[in-house]
Amino acid sequence: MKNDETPRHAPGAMTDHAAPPRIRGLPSRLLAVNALHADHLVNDGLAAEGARKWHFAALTALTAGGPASQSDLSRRTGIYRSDMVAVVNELAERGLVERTPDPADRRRNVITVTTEGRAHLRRLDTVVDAAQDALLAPLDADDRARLTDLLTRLLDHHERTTASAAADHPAPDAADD
Amino acid sequence: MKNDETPRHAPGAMTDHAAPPRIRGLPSRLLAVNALHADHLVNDGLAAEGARKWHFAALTALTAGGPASQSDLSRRTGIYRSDMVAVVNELAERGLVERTPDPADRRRNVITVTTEGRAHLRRLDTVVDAAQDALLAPLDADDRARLTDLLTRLLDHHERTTASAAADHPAPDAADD
DNA sequence: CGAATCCGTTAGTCGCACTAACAGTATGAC
DNA sequence: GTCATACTGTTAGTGCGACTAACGGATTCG
Repeated sequence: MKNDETPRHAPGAMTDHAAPPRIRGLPSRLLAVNALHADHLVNDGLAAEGARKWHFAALTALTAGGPASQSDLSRRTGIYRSDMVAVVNELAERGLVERTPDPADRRRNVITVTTEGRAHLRRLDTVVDAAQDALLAPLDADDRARLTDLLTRLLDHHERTTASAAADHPAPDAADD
Repeated sequence: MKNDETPRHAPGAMTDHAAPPRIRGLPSRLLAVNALHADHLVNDGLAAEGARKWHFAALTALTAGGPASQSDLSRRTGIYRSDMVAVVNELAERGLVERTPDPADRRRNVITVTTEGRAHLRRLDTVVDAAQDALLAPLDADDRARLTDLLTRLLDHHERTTASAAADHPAPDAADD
């Protein structure tokens, strides 16, 4: 009954073994279930390092693209800028990034990775890679490449369509933000 | 309390175009983003019929597998039995299913699809199929099959491992259906 | 009988995606 | 130079999905 720890999703028994093929084989469902599983894998790994995936995402984006403002970072990672503030707070509290006002544009903060941040990211990297490996365990290298390719094409298509859709009717009744 | 119009995710601009390949190409992330997109597609379609995906899942499971108790249904669909009660409530309110106490086992309710439920499901089916089609738009038939196959293999693997993991642990007797 | 287990149900947690609004700052049009 | 517009960081809050905990009642089993 009671577990020593708090396993976020420990006792299985809730995966659908009896689901009818109509549902089970639905691409949207396949994506959802596999994404959930992948998320567990990644989160469990990151949790062992006291991190969440957003910490990883932000640190990676910063390391790859250099210092950035929060909304820049938000665009790079896909995290909403409203949520980004908490992420930066947590990273800054742990000394993994620094938040300094931008003298050139006083609206912004410039976020910079610290040396510890970089070291931390290296640990997270191995953990995330291990999770990917666990996730893709049943597939050989060719199949992994195929899957990645297919998913990337799907993603590209979806980004193109939503981008053009946003350009179509830019702001119905804007004046809000 | 309720919005006449619910733009769940209307004006895009929050997809990651500048994400570093490290993150962008990560299978776990590809799965997550694509799953989210697929979810939008399906939910938007179902919302037009006043339904959610759980209504669809429950109705499909009932139609395919016949009348069932709520926890049975929960096992078939992957919906937790704590959440199932709301789903059945809503379906029952709309006259799509009937909840009657099981005379053989007075703990359970037997859930049965009504004729209207079946008709409703037929509409949902077309809507869901359309969503799958929109989702997979950039892929031809071969690629769709490939993707489904790969995702299915991933899912099978994950179900096997979590099942055996559950069998490992304190999980005493499992043999149900 | 009693213990263990299952059933439906209620309540509540946590994380994620997303909207709304606001104050401060910058920018462009006029 | 002013004024509308747009962007930045921030706070607050919504809705949903996954999941845990615990209950009272029904059942089954040792």
